[in-house]
Amino acid sequence: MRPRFDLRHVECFLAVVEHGSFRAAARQLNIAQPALSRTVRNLEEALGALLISRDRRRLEVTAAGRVFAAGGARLLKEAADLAHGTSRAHKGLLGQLRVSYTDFAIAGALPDIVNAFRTTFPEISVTFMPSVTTDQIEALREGRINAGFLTGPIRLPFLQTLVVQRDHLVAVLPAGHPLAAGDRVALGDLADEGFVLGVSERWSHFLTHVTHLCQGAGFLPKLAQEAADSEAILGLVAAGIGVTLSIESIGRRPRPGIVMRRLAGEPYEVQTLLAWRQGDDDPALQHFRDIALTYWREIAGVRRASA
Amino acid sequence: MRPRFDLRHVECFLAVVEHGSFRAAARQLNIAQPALSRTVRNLEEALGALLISRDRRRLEVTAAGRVFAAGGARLLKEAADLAHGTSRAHKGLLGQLRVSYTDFAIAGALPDIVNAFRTTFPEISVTFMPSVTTDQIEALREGRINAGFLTGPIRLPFLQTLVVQRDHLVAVLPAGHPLAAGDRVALGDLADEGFVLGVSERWSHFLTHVTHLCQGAGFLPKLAQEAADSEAILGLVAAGIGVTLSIESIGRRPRPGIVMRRLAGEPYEVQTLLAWRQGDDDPALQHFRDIALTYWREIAGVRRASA
DNA sequence: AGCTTCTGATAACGAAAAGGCATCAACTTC
DNA sequence: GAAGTTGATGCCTTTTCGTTATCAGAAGCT
Repeated sequence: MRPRFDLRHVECFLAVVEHGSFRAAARQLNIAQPALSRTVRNLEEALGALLISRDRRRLEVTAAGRVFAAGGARLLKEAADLAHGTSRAHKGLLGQLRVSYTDFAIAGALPDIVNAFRTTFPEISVTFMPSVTTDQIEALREGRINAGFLTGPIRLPFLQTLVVQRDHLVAVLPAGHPLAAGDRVALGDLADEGFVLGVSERWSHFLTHVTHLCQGAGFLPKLAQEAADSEAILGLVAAGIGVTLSIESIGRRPRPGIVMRRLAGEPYEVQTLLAWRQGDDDPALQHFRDIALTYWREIAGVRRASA
Repeated sequence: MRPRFDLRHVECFLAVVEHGSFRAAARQLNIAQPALSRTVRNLEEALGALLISRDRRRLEVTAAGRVFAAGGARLLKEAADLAHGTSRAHKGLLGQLRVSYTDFAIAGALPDIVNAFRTTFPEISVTFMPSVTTDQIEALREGRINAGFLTGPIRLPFLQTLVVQRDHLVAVLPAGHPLAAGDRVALGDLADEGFVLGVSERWSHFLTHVTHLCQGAGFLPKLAQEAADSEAILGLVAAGIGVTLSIESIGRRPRPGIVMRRLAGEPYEVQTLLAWRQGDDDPALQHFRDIALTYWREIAGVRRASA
């Protein structure tokens, strides 16, 4: 069921209708008049309908011609819009992105990056979904999401990453805990405490940091309770179930019932990365990466300036 | 800002997207694969956007490609609809008509003709406007209306006509009038009566009949009162202002206060015509004429049968 | 590995279409 | 009636499209 005419025909016909003259239309179209005559004739043959009555040197658009002119004008406009839209999509000014993020990211760099992105590229719609690092890697590999904010370090052949956030690890204690009295907490003092930790299958990336750190202090964290997300973990700490380790950013929003203390000794940092599938050249994604990179450079600049 | 691509390009691209393969798409389009490759490449160059990523034997539609595919499918469908609609308009199955009619027509043949037409050509919208013969001729000449039901006889170089209705003239009298007692009225008996007649500038076509008839009876009608339309004329007759001549069809719907009587002697007929502009070949109009002609032939058949 | 068999891209050539020029016939205008 | 319109025609060139014959890379099979 293909149309037997082309946009070129429509354009020519509309020019004739508009000018009421083949010659004038040909002049505007920058072609010779005979070519125009033939093009319109071909169009009429393709449609099986007389569009312009040419009796006695007098041009008159037929009923069918009026129908075609109205629809043709719409068609041309939509074609132009489509070309324009496609070009913008190619330049990445228009599109859709699906992005996942961890609890750590939403507490840190993500809001600023997203705000900057939405104001710079208002026509790219971004869908955000909370998820943990492990699931995000799978979603990226299968192409279900375009990008993910996740907990580093990550080094996989099919992923590329960009650091967007660095957080000092802090000890999280119930409000009345004896160690809350000091300014800093020596990790070794937590050796006998029960830990509230994320579910191991899904939180494996962060748990690696925790166990590594504790091992450095000479102990393995004792599990008091597992929980699904940061909200639940902090809630359980506030309830006095145990202590935990988390990132500084999480404490930005003060929570009743818990206190956070930096760790004594060498500062230990956890990186949050923006990750995307290797070779994904979606232009909208490239812009997203650019915004994230710009954000990171500004942060670094501020750090250097304040250092 | 004209689109630099054509519907052919869209079709080819959509086939590739649909099949996920150049070769399969080429097979469906009945062209060779190299031609398809080049067409898609040309499309991409025209749009200035990569639509299909072809890295490593793996076809993948880009973000821009998805945008173009969605819009392109719509474009193709609309183009097909347009071709179809234009074809139907050419065949006269789709269109608009503007038609005027006289009081005589609306009382007679018009309702039946219009009903037949609307059921046969439901997609042709017809706008009806009441008007008098004189005005209709002007409107037809200027192309403001496509057709008019008007009072004959008409013979003008720029008009073509078709008889749709023939009415006997009758005398219209106030209910208590002495002549109402008889079955028929001799025209000469009305010589001294005052006549209620249509405004002369606009009703000239019918008034010609009236004066011609009265002259045949040896008198000129004495004007008692002018009125704008049949409704007003009959109302004034009912009010006893005077008598008038009218057509039999007007009396179909009985009106209080007036009586109608056939004229004695030779029956005198007034024709109502369907008129259109000479050379107007609007297909919808042609169908309208056909319906009117069919109606007239059926009427004539009934007459012959009942005669 | 090695082989076959896919894929899409490329090259070269013939066919079709689109465009240009010169010209014609019909109608207006002066 | 002469000159200047208009759109249609015939003939030619240019461009585009489509073909066949190939190639190189990737995947499947033995």
